[in-house]
Amino acid sequence: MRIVAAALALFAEHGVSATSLQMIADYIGVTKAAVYHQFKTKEAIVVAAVEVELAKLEEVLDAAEAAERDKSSLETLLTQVIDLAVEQRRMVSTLLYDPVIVRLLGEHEPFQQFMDRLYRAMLGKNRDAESRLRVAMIASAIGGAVTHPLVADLDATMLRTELVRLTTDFLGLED
Amino acid sequence: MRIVAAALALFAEHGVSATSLQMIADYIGVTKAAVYHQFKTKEAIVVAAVEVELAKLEEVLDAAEAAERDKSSLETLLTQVIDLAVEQRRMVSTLLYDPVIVRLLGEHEPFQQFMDRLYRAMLGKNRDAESRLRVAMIASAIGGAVTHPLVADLDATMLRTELVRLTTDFLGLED
DNA sequence: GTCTATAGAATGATAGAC
DNA sequence: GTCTATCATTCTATAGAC
Repeated sequence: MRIVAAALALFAEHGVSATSLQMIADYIGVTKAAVYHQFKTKEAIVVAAVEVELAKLEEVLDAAEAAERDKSSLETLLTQVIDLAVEQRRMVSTLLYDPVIVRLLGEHEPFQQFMDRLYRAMLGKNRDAESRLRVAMIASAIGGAVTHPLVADLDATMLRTELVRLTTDFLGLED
Repeated sequence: MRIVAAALALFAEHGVSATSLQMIADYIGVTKAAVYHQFKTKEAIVVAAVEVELAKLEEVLDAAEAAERDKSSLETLLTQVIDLAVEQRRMVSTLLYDPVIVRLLGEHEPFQQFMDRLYRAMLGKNRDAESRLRVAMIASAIGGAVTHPLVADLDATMLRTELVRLTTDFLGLED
């Protein structure tokens, strides 16, 4: 869907609220009316855009749930999440922090359930405060680091490698 | 300034772009025109709001620069940054990730210089990729964790204590 | 599926009275 | 400093022709 791709690019740059349907239409070279023919509302575009991005996460999450939960499967999950975050570098902070998307993730039930699955996969049976904080920190560290000005000069491969090393270290998963 | 306080509260909830001057005026019970009498543009309000928040960071940064740079002064800085982040829990992700504010931090010279000072205080002479990534991760982990749904139930004291422990651990500053 | 045209509301900003 | 009133623009969304 060209519309969703355009929306994602514009959301990442300007945020959801500052992205108008006119901007999306211009981006792909059609009129607003053409966009409205495929999506009844702007909100529907936002939902579709979030779905597209979460779908990528879902694949690695399925795999993680299928495997038995041990150090190596957790490390695999972490590595794949990092791969995705680095690939989607420009999108990440929008998906994690844009107020419109945050509200959507909290209200839309399918999204809520998905986030629960993700957290459960990373936490396992450890639901104590420290474990939850560790996961919250790791998730934020990955999401924030990939767009941080301090490491804007690092190429994707370098960033990926170092992030995997430092996160497995922090979670105590080193071999 | 009541306007700035209102703006900050609304920015934190809706983001800068989704916050109109009408909303700010309503919040403090005056008209838009009254707001425009004190701030020529919406941008000026955003600048003032960011200045107010950065001013809090500036105090602890001044202290860090005055002290000689060693483990204990770095730990002090980290602890105070965490204190501020926990106190300003609702504001943090807006200040770090709102597209309008990000653009402002990058374009406004005083803000740029301030961020440089902050990074320098945390990095010291270590400008290698791993050190920069560690700082980027720590900054993101702190900023993200304080608003993360996984730890929304933790009270401020608990969150503060655990964050200090885990971040000093990650930076290798434990005694 | 795409277009033109437009409705109806909200936006940032200004003029001028009190 | 605050108000009413207004302007020009932009926004989401819809109607209807091709």
